[in-house]
Amino acid sequence: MPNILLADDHDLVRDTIAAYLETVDDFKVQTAANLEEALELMRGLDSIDLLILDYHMPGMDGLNGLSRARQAFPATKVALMSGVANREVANKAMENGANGFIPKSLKAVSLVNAIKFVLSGERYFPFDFGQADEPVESSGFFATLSSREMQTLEQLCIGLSNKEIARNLGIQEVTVKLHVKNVLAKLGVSNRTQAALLAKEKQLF
Amino acid sequence: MPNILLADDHDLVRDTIAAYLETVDDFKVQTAANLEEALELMRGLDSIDLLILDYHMPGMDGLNGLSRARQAFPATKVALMSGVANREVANKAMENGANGFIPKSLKAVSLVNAIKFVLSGERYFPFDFGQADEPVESSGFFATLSSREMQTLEQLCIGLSNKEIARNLGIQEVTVKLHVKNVLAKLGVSNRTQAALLAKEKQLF
DNA sequence: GACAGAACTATACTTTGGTATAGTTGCCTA
DNA sequence: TAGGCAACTATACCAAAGTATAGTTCTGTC
Repeated sequence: MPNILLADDHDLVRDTIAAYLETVDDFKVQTAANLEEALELMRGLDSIDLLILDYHMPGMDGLNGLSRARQAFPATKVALMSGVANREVANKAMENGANGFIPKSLKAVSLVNAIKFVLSGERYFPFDFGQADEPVESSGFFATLSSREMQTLEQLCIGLSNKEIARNLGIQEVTVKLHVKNVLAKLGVSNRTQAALLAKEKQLF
Repeated sequence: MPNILLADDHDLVRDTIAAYLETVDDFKVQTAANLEEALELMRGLDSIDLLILDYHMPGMDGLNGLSRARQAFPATKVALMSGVANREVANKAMENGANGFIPKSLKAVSLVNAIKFVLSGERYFPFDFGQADEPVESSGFFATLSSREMQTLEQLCIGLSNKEIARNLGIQEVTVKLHVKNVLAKLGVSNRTQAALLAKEKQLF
């Protein structure tokens, strides 16, 4: 019987998925509410076959949590799960060695199949999760942002100044101003604070 | 046997919660992926006892979706469910006549109890989900803000300029700058964007 | 090979944001 | 009634943000 460890800070989501998996197939599912708890649990009993990590969860720190888990338990397969992550995050997760990426928009039956697929040694990635083109990117206006503009917006969301952003991205301050201006125009807002607030509200970062 | 209609655009969340409810208790659960689908389904068979709506879901448009559902089917109880909504949204939902508010951080067993509670005619609101008018400890620094500074911070959180804030509060722009400066100092941040982000993160507005 | 889009830089400018200092008013309390 | 505090105003100054225009480089596409 495959051992699965599901880590998600939403109790409701976690418990129901766990219960579903146990009733529907031959899985043994254990759960944790954050990354630390998950790793601690695994140190006790190293017989976990698949670790499923929620992307937004205490301790994750973006994709660092994924890397930490992989380094600590190289033998265990790790899948990232998220309800809001975009294609970029999903791709990076796979590049960072995740064995699978599970959007929460997945159908329940598909989840079971995906888990079996990963457990049999394959790497799972939902094929319809944002093709190379940019047609169905995240809600509306954000889709039209170029990659640099997206990076700029991300820094905006930490409240950084143009100068700091320039340093972080390794470009000139004027260029940052350009990107910021474009972001404001594309999002239809009138200053950086509104841009940051909007992005946060849409759960982009 | 109570009839429940669960509307959530995340297939995985929806299906597992539905499956969980059906196995764990005597519920009949039907599902929909968005508001339109849910309303359409209810028009066919008007025997739904409880409608559970995800706050972030196509067609919801904030709390308008809730109002639409209530107007269309006054006899049906409606609960709002959300994984990210803050206290403000939750309170407004209840003010708008929701029979319950279900945070996704709820434990699975609690969900069942909440549903039974609502079905028996009560209105459910998780008690630990931030009380309404409580002055609260406001986690640290916010406590030290004077009332004007608090008002200023509130406007900051909509991304307004000093000039706009001055107009809204009926004072001079210089005075607003004074308040803003004090707010930044008291919160220990270096610009208005960070102040707004921090306040939002602490769920103050 | 022409063309379009992105990312980038430069110069120049206006507006907004943030700091500093100094002073007035009204309220509350020791 | 003196002192402290919150709120407010004024002037002034510098830094940061945002706009406008123009041009370079690179990449990928028709």
